[in-house]
Amino acid sequence: MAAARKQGDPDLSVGLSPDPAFLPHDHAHCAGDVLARAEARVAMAGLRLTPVRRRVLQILLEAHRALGAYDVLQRLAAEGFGNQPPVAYRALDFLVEHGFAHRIRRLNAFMACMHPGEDHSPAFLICRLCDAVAEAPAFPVRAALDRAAAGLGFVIERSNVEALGLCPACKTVAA
Amino acid sequence: MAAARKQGDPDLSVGLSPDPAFLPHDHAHCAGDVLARAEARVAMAGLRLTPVRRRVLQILLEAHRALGAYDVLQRLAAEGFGNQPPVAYRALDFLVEHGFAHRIRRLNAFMACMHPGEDHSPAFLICRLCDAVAEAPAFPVRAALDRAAAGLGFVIERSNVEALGLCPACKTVAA
DNA sequence: TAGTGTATGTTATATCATAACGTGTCAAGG
DNA sequence: CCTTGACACGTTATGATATAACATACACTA
Repeated sequence: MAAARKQGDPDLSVGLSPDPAFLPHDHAHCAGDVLARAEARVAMAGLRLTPVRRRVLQILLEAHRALGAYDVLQRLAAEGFGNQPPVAYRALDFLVEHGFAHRIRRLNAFMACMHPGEDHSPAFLICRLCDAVAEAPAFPVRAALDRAAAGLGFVIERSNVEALGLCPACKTVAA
Repeated sequence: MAAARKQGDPDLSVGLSPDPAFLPHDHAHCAGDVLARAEARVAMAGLRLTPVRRRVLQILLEAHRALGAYDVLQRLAAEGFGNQPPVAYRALDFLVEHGFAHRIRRLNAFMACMHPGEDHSPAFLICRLCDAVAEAPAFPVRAALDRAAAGLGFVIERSNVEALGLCPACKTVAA
């Protein structure tokens, strides 16, 4: 039922440490890996990765880009899940809540988290031409943000950093 | 036609350097000041601060908090401006485009910029209890973000940093 | 097996945002 | 003076995103 998940050509060009994004890489591999780790984390945390939730995570992983809730919903519906918005939103909210996915507000869309579990406060780099989204390592960003907040007596619980610009590929083309 | 704009009690408690937000301060003063500076900037840049745009900026300044586009629209309509969404969105887009206002995506709302002209990439601190929004100085945040982006070959054009948490007042109450 | 909590499915509606078109205004150039 | 073009505004209509509220199913457990 799910699209091909084990393709014939494993790792070429994988293994970059600071986020592969924007680079070609083995999809099936990174998706499978992330999903497996998600399963483990869910079990540890006493959460339930139900069929809908699991499938939504797969959909996000397979797409490997930001998808709108209605895009997700459409794919769910095609597979016999409920076809009303709350079905998608609830699953997406669960995934976001527990760090398996991120919400990209500028795009009104959702993306699988590429390294859940590693506690991270991500920054998203959104290409304004191709809409590709990279999840950049952002510890220093978060640290700076915490300092700024502390100066005002504000306590940060969640943060959301999104930058719009040009990805390497589009930058070249546009130039 | 416009609501009271010159009230009787000027500066008490103004003059904090790093963003007054979350603190009591003189509203009429900060609004008037910002508006005046906006006028100047607009003239310099050859832009047009038309009645609608000007009024929308005033509305945001007077509210001194994030307002939804439809909130703004309602106030405009009550004063004889157009009462259809594009009227508000166009004015808001203009203000955001030129740095007189900011869009707070988490709230689907807009806020006047409290120090336009000073080129800044702001971070917003949003209280999840009272919805107050502070515009924190965020040069270090932006710098860290630029470094992270540079590492991936990404060029940032605009960035948007929003943090959710508890403001000083609500933190105390909630504790 | 009745009770409890959680998840799902569904109906309906709320909320946010923009496309497309016509009209008015104003300044530049004929 | 009168056209022309750029720009902003007003309006109609629709699109896109998101949630409230309620009914049903399922899993655990006491």
